[in-house]
Amino acid sequence: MDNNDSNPLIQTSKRYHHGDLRNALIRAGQALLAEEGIAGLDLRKVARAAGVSHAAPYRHFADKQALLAAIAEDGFYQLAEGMDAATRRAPTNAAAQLEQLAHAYVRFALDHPAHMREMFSGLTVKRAAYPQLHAAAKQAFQRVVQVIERGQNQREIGPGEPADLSMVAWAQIHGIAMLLIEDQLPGVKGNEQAIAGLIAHCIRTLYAGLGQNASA
Amino acid sequence: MDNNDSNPLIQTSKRYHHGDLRNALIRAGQALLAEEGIAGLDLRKVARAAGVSHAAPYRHFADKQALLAAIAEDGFYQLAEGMDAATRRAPTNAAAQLEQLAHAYVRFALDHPAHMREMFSGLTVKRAAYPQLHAAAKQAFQRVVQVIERGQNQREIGPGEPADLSMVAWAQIHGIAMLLIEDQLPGVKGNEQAIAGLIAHCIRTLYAGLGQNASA
DNA sequence: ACCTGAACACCGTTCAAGT
DNA sequence: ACCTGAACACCGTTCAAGT
Repeated sequence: MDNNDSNPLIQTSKRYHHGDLRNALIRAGQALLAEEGIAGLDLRKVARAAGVSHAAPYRHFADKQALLAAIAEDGFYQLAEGMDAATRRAPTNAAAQLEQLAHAYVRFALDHPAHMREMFSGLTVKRAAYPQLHAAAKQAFQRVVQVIERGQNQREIGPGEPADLSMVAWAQIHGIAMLLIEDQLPGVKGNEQAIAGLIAHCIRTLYAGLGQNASA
Repeated sequence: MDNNDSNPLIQTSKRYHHGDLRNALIRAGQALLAEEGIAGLDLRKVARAAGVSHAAPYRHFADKQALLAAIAEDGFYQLAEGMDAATRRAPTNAAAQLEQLAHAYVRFALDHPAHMREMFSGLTVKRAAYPQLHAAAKQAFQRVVQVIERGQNQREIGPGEPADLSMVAWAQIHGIAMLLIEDQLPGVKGNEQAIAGLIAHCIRTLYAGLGQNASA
């Protein structure tokens, strides 16, 4: 991903003939998303940022939707990576794993709010037309399923379809993340302590509820 | 161009001088949102649907953002109304109240997915600049707080700041709704039974978790 | 094979002008 | 007071033409 080119002297300009324009556009799109929000995501601006004409992207993407799908897809991989890193360094008990998973999820959302919204805004992207995007989303969701399954194996989480329990957990975590970035939770956004408290509260509730299911 | 003569039975045309154009635009916007999704939400199209020139909306809204804010605001009132109706006809125990609240929330989202997304997409609307929108959102959130408080009074839900517990509950419900309309939950969307099952599962988990907090 | 520049239809916004 | 029509800058998309 990082541009460790064999020739460090040649940086930009006329080098996109190499076939890296596709990735350059994706990265430029993400950068604009970060700097200007969804408004920054217009094809001509992305092309400009990548140093090519406004027609060049059409050599690599069928249309704007396709670029958006590629940007979203990349986001799901980044999100999954973040969750992996978080669960790897957390204790292996389910409560800690869930909490770290949630922290990583919320962290990604707060660090890249526009990207996060873009990833989940089915309107800017018709999911069904982009199987790669669908696969990337599914692959991220698998991180939640994994943690739930491990929790069940360790008898910390009750029985039941892991997919079902995972949906409950994912919805809870996704809900916090989205309400947070939309600033719908009064007095929480921007307050790290309040955020951590809310996540802890959510996970405690979730964990207790999932445990309850075991004995019910 | 569709000029009806002065027949009083014909209700459209030149009657917006009455001062109802503002509301007509909001309704037209919602209709287009329902029919064409977010793509239908362009100012010129909305104006056309309302039967006025593309410059007319500027007499009632500062810009496109302001129209979007008004449409979102209206959505929050409709959502709150739906939640009210649902909780009114449900049994008064907290579990039933929560479940009916969730059903109404998810129902609104599934019935008006584009509107729902528009309401929660901070990108299309900078929250802070629209106090009325903020108030409408808060007012909807109060429905959740109400149910939580009643549950606490009835000793079904443990102690704690109602606002905190409500955030947990709202995040859970919001998460299901959003993941559902984005079709991120494999095999659930379109299957009424699966939807009801998921909601029940979420609420059971939530309720058990919130109850747990009581004794902890 | 990959990119450019002109062209087209269309959108958000403004403004002088109409009633 | 409220709306229209022309105008401007800009965007998504296409296509003939360049290298």
